[in-house]
Amino acid sequence: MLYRIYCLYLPHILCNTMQTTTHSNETLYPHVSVDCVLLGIHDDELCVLLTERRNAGTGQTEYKLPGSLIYETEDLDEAAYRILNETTGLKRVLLRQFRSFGSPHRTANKEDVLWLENASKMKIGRIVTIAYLALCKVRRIKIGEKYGPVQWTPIASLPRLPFDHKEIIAEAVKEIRLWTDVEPAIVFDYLPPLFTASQLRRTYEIIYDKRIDVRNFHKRINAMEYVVQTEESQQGMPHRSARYYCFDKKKYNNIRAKLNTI
Amino acid sequence: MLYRIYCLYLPHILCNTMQTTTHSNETLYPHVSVDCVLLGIHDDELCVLLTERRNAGTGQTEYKLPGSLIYETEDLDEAAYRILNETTGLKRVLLRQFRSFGSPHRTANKEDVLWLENASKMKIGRIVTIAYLALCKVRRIKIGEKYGPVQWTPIASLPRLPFDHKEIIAEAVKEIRLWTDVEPAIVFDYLPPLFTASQLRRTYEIIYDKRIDVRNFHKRINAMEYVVQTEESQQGMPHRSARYYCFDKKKYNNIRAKLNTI
DNA sequence: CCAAAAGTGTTGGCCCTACACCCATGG
DNA sequence: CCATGGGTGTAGGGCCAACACTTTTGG
Repeated sequence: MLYRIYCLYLPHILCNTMQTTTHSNETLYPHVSVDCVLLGIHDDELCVLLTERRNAGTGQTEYKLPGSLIYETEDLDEAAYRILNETTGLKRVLLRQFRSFGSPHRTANKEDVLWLENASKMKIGRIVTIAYLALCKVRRIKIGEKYGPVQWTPIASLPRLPFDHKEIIAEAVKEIRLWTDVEPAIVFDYLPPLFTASQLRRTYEIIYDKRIDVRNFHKRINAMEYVVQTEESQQGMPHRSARYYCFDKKKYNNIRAKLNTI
Repeated sequence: MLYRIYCLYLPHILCNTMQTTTHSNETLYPHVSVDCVLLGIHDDELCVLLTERRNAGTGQTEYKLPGSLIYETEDLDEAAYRILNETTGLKRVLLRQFRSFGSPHRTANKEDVLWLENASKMKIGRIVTIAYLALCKVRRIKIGEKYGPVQWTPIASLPRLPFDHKEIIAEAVKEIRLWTDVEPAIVFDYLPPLFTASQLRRTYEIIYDKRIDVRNFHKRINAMEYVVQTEESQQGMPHRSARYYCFDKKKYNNIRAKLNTI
């Protein structure tokens, strides 16, 4: 467990600085896709958001990472935000690509390719995919209301997934620890605007899969200038009410900027 | 400056674990390319290896990052090692992709596209490139002997470069600090088998663009179990001779493995 | 008054920084 | 003997880990 107050910077992290252009009347570029690994925490488990689809042949429900081919004139980051939005309705999430997957054997399974050819109405050969990663605050209750049917699935119990999506998820889980470590804003972006110390602690505990000492954690919060106490506290709990904290984005960015000029 | 002995792990770092297949009689895949940012230190400056080409029209010498379209059945990592080898003759270098660049405006400059179409004998539209990064121990003297003409260029004084190669280099320089920090093996892979404390220190100083205190640095070397003193020392210097150290890869990997099971 | 979670301080170790002088060698 | 870089130790501060009890609240 690390508290790197001295290194606070992940190159090219995004928060929807893109202008959102409509590409839907354009043609797809059938050589490159973008897949999003959206991680979240539910029932104290690290979960990944998977989209559902019904297999036309077998009638069974199948799962995959939210993703899509890119459009002819679409930037990669733009495509990632499009997928994020189409899947969850969210727009402003700290999102960043973390790796490309381009093995020529990715499309070895003919079933996967057939499905994609039906979905895109294009002939599919090889596809290189750019994988994006975010901690994503879609609450379970909102899922599937307006957007496509999706499912938070614990990373410990993934179903069968097409292409190399399992490998992509495994790499993403390794990567998220490095990220939250170097750019803690990711964690605060994930939490609601007001959060308690234990919510923050549980989040770290689940990401790092490790217990954190409660007293030490409070000291750590106090040391983080950009985590500020509020006057409000949780109500209606059957025990002592917890203080709410909030994230001061300006202070954070100031510190971040200073650290990277040294 | 950071000495993260507790976090020693960069997911998916490569050291030519690929079997080298020959693809030269296959066709290229004109939608995806791989570019390599090979960094090195010359005259106390951080440099990048650029390949030279003569512009058929103007007759001028132009520069670009070593890179190539991938072959139809070639993996991305494999393509990166192919480019590394074709450019420098090296095979075993710690290499890793660090970002994809896929703006539809990458190929906005028609001159760049024309050159690529001539070189590949294919019609070029949009290209997504996967950028790889390594510290690369080609000595200046070896350059251009057997392989294509290349040039170590200080990153502070880059010439005009095609596509978005300048942006790629800028991102690579940001990334290399994170990497050497998390996976110090990169630095030792760069240095010769026997190196002095000041060589190691200068390397860090140039990568981080920061002076390091000599005494503290010696303590730090002593604390790194995987950096071991040898009995040998530099000869023929017009001053006190420096002790050689070497890198114990086994110890390093043991520590690395232990840290990542905790 | 009981159950359940919130909140709080101290100590010791380790790592980091700052800082100045003598040592070995070749010319 | 001089110029050049090599090599060494100490003290103080900050961050981190380990550790146990009291407080608040609802039921």
